Amino acid sequence: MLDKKYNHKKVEDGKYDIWRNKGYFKSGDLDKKPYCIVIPPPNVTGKLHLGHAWDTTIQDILIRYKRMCGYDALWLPGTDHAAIATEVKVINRLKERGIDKYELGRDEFLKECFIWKDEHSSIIHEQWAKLGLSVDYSKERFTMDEGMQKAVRKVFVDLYNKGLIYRGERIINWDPVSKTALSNEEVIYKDVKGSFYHIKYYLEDKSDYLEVATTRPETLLGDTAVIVNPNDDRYKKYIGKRVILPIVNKLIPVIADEHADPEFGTGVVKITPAHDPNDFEVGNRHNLERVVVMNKDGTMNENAYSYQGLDRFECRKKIVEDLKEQDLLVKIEKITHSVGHSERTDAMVEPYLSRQWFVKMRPLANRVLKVQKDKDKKVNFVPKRYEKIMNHWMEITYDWCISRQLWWGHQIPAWYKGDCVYVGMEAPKEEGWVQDNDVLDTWFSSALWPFATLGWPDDTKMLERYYPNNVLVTGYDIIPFWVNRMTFQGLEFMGERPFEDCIIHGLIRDKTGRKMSKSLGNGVDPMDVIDNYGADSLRFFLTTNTAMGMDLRYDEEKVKSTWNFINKLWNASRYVLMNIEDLKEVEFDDLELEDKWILTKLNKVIKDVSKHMEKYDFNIVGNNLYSFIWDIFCDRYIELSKFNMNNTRKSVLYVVLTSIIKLLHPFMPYVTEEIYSMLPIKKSDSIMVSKYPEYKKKYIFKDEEKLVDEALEFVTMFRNKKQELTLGNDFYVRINIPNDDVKFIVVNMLKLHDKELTDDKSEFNIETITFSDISVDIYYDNSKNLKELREALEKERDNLVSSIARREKLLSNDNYVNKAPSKVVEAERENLAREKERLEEILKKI
RNA sequence: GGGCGAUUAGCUCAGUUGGUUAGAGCAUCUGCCUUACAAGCAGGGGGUCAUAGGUUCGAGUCCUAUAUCGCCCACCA
Repeated sequence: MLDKKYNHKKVEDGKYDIWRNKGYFKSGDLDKKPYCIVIPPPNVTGKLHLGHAWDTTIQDILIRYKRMCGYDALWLPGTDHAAIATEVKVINRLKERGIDKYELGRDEFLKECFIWKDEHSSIIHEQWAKLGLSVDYSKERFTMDEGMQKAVRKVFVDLYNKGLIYRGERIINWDPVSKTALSNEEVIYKDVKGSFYHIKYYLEDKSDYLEVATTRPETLLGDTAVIVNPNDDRYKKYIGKRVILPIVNKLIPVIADEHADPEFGTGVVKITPAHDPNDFEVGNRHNLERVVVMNKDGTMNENAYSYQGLDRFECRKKIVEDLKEQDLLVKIEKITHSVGHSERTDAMVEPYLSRQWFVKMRPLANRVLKVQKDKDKKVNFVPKRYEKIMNHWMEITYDWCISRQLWWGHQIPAWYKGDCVYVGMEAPKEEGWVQDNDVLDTWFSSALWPFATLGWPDDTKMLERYYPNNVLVTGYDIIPFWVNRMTFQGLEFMGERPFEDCIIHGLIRDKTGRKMSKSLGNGVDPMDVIDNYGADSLRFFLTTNTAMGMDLRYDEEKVKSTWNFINKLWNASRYVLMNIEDLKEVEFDDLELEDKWILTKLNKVIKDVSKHMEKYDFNIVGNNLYSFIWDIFCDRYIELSKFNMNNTRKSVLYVVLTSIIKLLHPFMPYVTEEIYSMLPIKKSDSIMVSKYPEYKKKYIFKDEEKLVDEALEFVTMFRNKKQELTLGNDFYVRINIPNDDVKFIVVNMLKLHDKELTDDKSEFNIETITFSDISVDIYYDNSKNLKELREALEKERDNLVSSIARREKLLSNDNYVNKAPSKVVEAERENLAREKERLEEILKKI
């Protein structure tokens, strides 16, 4: 027999291994329709957080649901090498051991990375298991495995041959801590307090000076011009002249260029083509020299004169001091401006001139924009609004810097010999070619995930069967990094969208609405939650407490209340199982009123739940199931079943319970499996591979449903009145219910068996409660409460009067009666009649 | 500067196609240890749906402004 209390640890223990060992997670049944989701591969940088738990639970729900609906459901798992993120972690770990990356050397360093990767993928595997995720381990991939290497090289070579990958010298975002280039997406702009330094750039003849304002005075060492707007009357006379570059004492030209905004700063801009993307463009327009003044680690280089060797921020301080000393500093203005920081190291990003590999984005992005206009071929975002995020990115994107000066990742398949470049799948045969040292942005490989994991570039059966994937699930913060890139790569290499639907969820926040982060220390470990409340509670909480696409506040109280819900389910199951132990087969021969009622309610829920599962409205599914199980099944039907337990009733209890746990299974796999295993009759070895409930119209009994609904409504009214009158047990009734089955329900629910009036009680007060065809007179002697009673009646009268007035006004409106659906109008009329009746009764009493 | 979202009970959130008197969980009040469950049961109270207009027979829902909070993108010499 089941424990009296739900014990999540006992229930969840061991089940995952059984499922896995029995092969339930495996896909590939060719007789079934395919359904495929690829997991967003978690980075092998650390443990999974609540966001992962949320993301993967959504996918597991879909996979389990589709599997039960008879699909060949493939959920393909894997992990991401996460180039820079992992490299930073491994470097830090080595540092703790006193080891430097460069001293260790590339090969040894990569060995350390693989050790790290193995450790963390096994942590991730354990966590997946705890969460109950039914991923198909036989198809597991890693973004740097052999197949991915092949895919990555093929994509690189093909894009190169099409002219969509090129190598060039550009201003890129440079991370001086990791000493690598970054893409725009890897730069986080933060508002920081800084200064606007106004500096004097004297004219050649020292007759006058131009006031230049800059936030980065140290870059003046690399200035090669000063520009003013050609229409700026203040400065027209200086165009063509030369100014003396402070500190350096070099002459640089004053040039006219539209880039200078007369409204901003002083209207005079110093131009450092090697250290600013805009200046780089200006430099190109005017053929300016590019002077790089920094090293890769952010220190000043040999072009920085006496500042060589200083860190960039030290150099800034020193230069400002020196300018002051030479009376070249006009003023320092305190300002707040936004400055780019590295996503991974948080270092201030330096715009830096360097030779890198780029993907030419325009043609690829245009293809996406075109396909997104075709409703049969586009990626459908859920919620729809997120489509705009991708489309906008496609409209404004510029070339993607893909080379990283790291060691952990896909090494670029380009080889150099002198000035020659070779790009190919393999190294050139001849001697003397040296491969590019750099690796690719980690997103370059994950962009291929939806098809490379299915065997591409080989022409595999899996690829044909599961591409495009049906669904991708991810958070809105990942759209620019990943969703966008999968979409253009999918279109480019497979000729089709990577997935039909893209489900976007929000971010997890703490109870007060702050983003969960390590620095705030407000993170919650999903494994702790599972320990305290079970994976089922966590999963149900995560997926049913918010509308799709919205952020979710983690609230332990809500997880607790989910646990209570499961405890309720547990005890309802206990009741049912206790009563149906001897049930051999389902018999529906003589269904009674209440049986028909619950079967109707059940089938309505099945219909509703199925509809909303298809629309990914899991919060609605959750609410429907919660209220059906608690309010309808437990509070009503189970109570009714106690009055006349027989084989039909047992059969109905069995059917309803079985359906409930199946409907809940995608959300709470463990507890539903436990209950399923105890059913006296079952068609499958596991609920996982059982058949999802189907809506059956023959079990919709509209009339019976209405009768019981009314009976139960009456029961509530009666109980309410009983408490209002503080009757206790001290009352008698005269029952007037034409339908015997309804009477049976009312009498039993209200325990009125011995309460029927026998002798004369004419001195008693009488209160009549009526609802539809049900009417009961309550006889009671309660003179002490007379005043309160009168007040209650008067209050009810007032409410009725105003409600009746409202309804009459509404019904006298021809527009309403003619235009509103007849069902609505009819209900309005019924209510009006009922209220009028009740009002009459009350008036008699007062 | 451009875009998106939120604003509903004390708190956290739902609210499906515009349709009865706007729902849930938690909290709160009253009465109950009732043979599945006191982590429970029964019954209550609690809302000007941010504000102002508009469309409609009818608006939390659609339209137009405004306010506050949050996020994304772009710019920031």
